[in-house]
Amino acid sequence: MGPLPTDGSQTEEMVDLLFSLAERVRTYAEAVAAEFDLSPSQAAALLRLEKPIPMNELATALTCDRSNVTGIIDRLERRDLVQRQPDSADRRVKRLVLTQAGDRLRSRLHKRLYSDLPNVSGLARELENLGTLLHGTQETDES
Amino acid sequence: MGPLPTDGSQTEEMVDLLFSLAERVRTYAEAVAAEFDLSPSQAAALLRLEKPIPMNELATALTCDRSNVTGIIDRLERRDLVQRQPDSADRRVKRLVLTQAGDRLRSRLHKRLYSDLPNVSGLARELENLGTLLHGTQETDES
DNA sequence: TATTGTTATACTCTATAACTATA
DNA sequence: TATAGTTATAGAGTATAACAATA
Repeated sequence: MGPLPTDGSQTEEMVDLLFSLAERVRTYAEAVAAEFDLSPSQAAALLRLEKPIPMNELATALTCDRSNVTGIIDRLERRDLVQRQPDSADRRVKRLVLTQAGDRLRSRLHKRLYSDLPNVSGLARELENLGTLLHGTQETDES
Repeated sequence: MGPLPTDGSQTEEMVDLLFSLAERVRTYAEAVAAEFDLSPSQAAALLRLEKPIPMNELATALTCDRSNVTGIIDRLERRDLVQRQPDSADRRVKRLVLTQAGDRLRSRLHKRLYSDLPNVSGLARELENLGTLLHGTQETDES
């Protein structure tokens, strides 16, 4: 939701940092997805398909309704990135399998996200600040 | 984008934590907004209107196009939470002003977000883990 | 009866382009 | 000419409800 005006309290500062951090991560991931002409949901779906899974399971992973997955997969299938395969054990189920092109795209996407996110400008410092604030204001139960 | 399967490397673990953290913050903020029957964008707009600002400026704050702000504000205005007021200095500009009801809602929303986010389950520990990983893997330039 | 996936519906967000009224 | 806001349009995400096929 982005950074917000602060009244200067310490808790507010921490929440602002959390929002700011989350927004930065989201913005970065969205930009990377866009590089590959993928919407955020499509990218999230692709990343989840390292191994074939039922549509049902993808819906759970994306925390959205099954009916949404139909649309998301429709668009990926139109681009020949994913295939729906029948499940021999349960004929109601369709298993989602990446095509060769889909797998290549997934790899490139994953690499871009995971190699570059830690270097996103300002992120390391925000984490530092959060850590400092956290230690000053509350205990954490590190079992 | 949510947590993802990890191959066990330390950098991957850190990125997974960042995604997980961002997702947790987003999900929480979305749920709170929904309590007030607000979409995420509507909630973000409301929070930005602590002081009256031109629609133009709100678009910048929300990092979206001006045309989107028209729709977002339309919906808030329909619920008598916001008003468009003419700007005496520049007659092209409309300044967005919260109604009394809008201001009350904004306060309640702000309070819910800012008092409860630090206590969201698992968040403190995730920050701890991120801090640990960060210190082990890279330097931060704290001026 | 319950579950998987689809379809239909409706709403919100998003960007682009064309328009208006101002500047 | 340039800017503020609107409108039209089109695509994507979201949830709900109803449906067919299967369990």
